[in-house]
Amino acid sequence: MQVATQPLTNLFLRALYYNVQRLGLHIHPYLQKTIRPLSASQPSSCSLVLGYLQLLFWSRVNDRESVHPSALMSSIKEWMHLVFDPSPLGLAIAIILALSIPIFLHTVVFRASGLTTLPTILLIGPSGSGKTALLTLFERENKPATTHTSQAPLTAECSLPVDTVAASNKYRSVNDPTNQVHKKFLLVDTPGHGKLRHHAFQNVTNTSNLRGVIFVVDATTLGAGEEGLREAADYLHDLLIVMQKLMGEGKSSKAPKELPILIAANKMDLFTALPAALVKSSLEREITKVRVSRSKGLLDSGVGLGDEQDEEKDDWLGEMGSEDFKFSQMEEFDISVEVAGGNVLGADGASTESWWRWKIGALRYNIHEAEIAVGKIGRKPRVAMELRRLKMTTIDVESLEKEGEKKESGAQAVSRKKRKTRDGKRGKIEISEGKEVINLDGSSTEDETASETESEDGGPARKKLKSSTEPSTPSQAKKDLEKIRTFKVLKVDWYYDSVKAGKILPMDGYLVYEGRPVQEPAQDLISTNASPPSRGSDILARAVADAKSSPSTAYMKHGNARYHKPTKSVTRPTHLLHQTTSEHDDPEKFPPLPDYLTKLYSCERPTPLHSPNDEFINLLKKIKTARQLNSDAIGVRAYSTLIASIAAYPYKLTSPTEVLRLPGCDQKTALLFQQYQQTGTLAEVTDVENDARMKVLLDFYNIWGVGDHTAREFYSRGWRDRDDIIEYGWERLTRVQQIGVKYYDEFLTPIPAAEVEDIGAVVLKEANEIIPGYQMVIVGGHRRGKPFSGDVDIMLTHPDPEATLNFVPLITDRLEELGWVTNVLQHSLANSARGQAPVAYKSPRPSGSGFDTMDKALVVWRDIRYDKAKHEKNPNIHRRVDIIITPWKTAGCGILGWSGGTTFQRDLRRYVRKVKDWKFDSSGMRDRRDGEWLDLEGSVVGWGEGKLREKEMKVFEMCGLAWREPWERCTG
DNA sequence: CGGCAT
DNA sequence: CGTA
DNA sequence: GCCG
Repeated sequence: MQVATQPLTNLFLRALYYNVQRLGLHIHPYLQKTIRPLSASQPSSCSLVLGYLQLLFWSRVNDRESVHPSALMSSIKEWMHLVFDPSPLGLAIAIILALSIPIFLHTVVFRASGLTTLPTILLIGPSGSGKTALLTLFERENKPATTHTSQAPLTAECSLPVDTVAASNKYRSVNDPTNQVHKKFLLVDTPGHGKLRHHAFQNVTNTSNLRGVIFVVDATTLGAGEEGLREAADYLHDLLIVMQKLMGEGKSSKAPKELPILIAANKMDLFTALPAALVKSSLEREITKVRVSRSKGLLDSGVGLGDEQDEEKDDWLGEMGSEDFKFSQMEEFDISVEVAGGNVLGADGASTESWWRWKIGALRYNIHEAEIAVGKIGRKPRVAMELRRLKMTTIDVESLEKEGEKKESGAQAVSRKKRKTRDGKRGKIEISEGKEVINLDGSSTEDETASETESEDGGPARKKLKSSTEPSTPSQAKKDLEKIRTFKVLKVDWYYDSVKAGKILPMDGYLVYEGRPVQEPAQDLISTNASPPSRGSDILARAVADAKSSPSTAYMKHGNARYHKPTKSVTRPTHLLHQTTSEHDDPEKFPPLPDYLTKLYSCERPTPLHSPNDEFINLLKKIKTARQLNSDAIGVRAYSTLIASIAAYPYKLTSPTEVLRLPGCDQKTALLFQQYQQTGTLAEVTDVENDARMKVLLDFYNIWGVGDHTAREFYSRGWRDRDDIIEYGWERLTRVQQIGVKYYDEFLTPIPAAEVEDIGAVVLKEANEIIPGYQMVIVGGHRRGKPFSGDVDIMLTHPDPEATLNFVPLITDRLEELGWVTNVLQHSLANSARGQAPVAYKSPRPSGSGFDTMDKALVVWRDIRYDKAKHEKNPNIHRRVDIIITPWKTAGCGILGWSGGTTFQRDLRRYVRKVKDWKFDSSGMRDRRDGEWLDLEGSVVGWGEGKLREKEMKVFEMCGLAWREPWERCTG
């Protein structure tokens, strides 16, 4: 049976390819990869590939104009005739069936939707640049006679030459669906004269299905200082602003998902022409000037006088605060800029290949044109995830129905939540007791079986089927709904089953997801009566947000630019701090500023664990985290500084002006305090806390082994909770990330001080079992006096340098054998690589003498003691423990380096750099000039009680710093 | 306007 | 890029 | 975001 079906399947697919191309159906690039495992009759291995893949192919609906309905119908009849004509050869029938299905797909699609317009490319540029010549050239290159459509005089309908596609993608298979390009498109010429520019710009904002813009410039007029350059830059600047605004609107109906612009440097055949690379740089330079002069003009006219910053921001091209304009700054707005040279006329004929290539790229099909997608996805959440990744925003029809019925929003999409409770299997990590090895491939098999059982019993598909056949509640909303075209995701089985059955089966049973694309506005879709129109006041936005249980942020762009995100609240009340001289505000009345608070480095002042302003500080810490998650490392640094500063202030702050006195605090900080004082909170904090994206990022960020970058990476894959990570990305996690996910909650559980000390005692005891004479200091937060710690930092040292050499593997192995340590997350060689002596990174010790000790191990700890009568398994939770080994001679540096808060550490390093020109790390101090190791603590002799503290104090002294107790280093 | 810990 |  |  399988032997027989195998070649058939191959033929089906080949035939499918052919027809897909013929009829302009878009196949997902991955289809090719997946066909092979499918036809090799290895369903299990293919589901691995498919589990990755997702949407196999989708139909698309553009270019439909090229197929006249009646022609289509006749061709259908033709095919049908062949299909049902009894043929002696089953194979032939099968092939024919395969051929017929795409056609059917096409008709279904055709019926289901309204006509959409041809993709359009705008031709813009200063007059004399050769636009019109280019337009005519493009028309002529298009072999069959072209016609100007009558309604728009400057519009030409063009088609790509058939061979262009293949020729420009030689390295690709012709069948590669990424080659699928709209063969017909509109080219719209716009007036080049300065006075008529706004027409051109109107075209940008008003054209539906805008695929790209070609800005034509005459490369011979772009020399430095030439008028042509200035004019072109001027025009281009304004054009880019228009595009930026359009894209910035984002959720607006017309904004495309991406909008490429080609700067076509024309007349490259002339030797006076500037090379393309130079065209690019000189335009960037000139636009920089234009940008500056425009913003000045704004200021002069009084528009952007500070109180209306938003206004100004809108008219600023590219990245705010950037010195030089670069085209790459437009990527923030999904606008890619390409500069390519060519010539329309010329002795050797026209040379426009690079421009064609660009156009092909711009005209490539994308999923937003599709109405049906087929894939081996059985579950709705997975569909949602894939669509998120493809930036295809749809509203789940089911949730819309609900919305319509309920009238009140608050209809949180249940699907995701439901899945979790329904699918108990999901999210479970295999924990093989005893060794506790993380099962690396466990989830992939689980994934397979899960999806297979799902397709067996129908799962959500059946549920959907039921709901769609149910007598519909006659609500207006729902009726409206049915008129609108939807985007459907079907299981591939629909296709295969249809082929097997020899006829097209109804889609219902295979429908995994049906959603309404959010492209077009449909304000009349649902009645709005829910909560006040928040930002954007876009009903659809909220509907989508609700559907994904992610409020307003659904559309929020999140580029890396600091400027882009800074949640509106930051700029909201930017009024200057108005100085009143009420009693509270009188600087005379403020408590005296302790002298240490004039110090810039936090290592110079005592910072206790708690301050009278803890509440305010905690809010600031939240902003700091938000900065981190938005990849604003400098913002993090800034907030760390000011938090440390406020944390050192021993009085309750009473007025914003009082804040201004503190180092690292300025206007911005004062304003924040004012806001806190008046409202008891900070708007940015509230915003961040209500921001679904930030919630997700924070959750990911809290995974040990996942930093802010990776958190964003996970988010960009469409994952929205840890279950998504486990289900879709487990194998791609690093080992430590897997451990981090596995013990997520346990690692976040605070460790009481007593337990910290207990763990320290165990480590010390075991160390002494190996080599007697070890001394131990618990460093980290516990040493700073925290009643609860996030982890346990144990520092071990031994007077004998031979003892500490290579000791880390010894202690971890022992603890692992005894069962205290369940996992070693990381062995670090930092100190060891230098041969334990922190000496001279410039003159490393000769290797070979066994200098390869590791100086720390980050491990997972679990208490092995429990009541075996009561518990079958060890009920103790896993803890994060760091075991640090330091040689005696630098123990003071080590302890110092491991005891302070982060900001204390940074400031200490900054301090010794500035004041002493030294370089500090926990393995010792070195002179920056010659790299020589500095023995700061050598004067402390002996190794008895209290010597370690003495050594640490010595380091302070040698640095010229006043001693700070560990609990005075709580910089946050 | 460069620098911001190692 | 992650950890400390 | 603040400092020099």
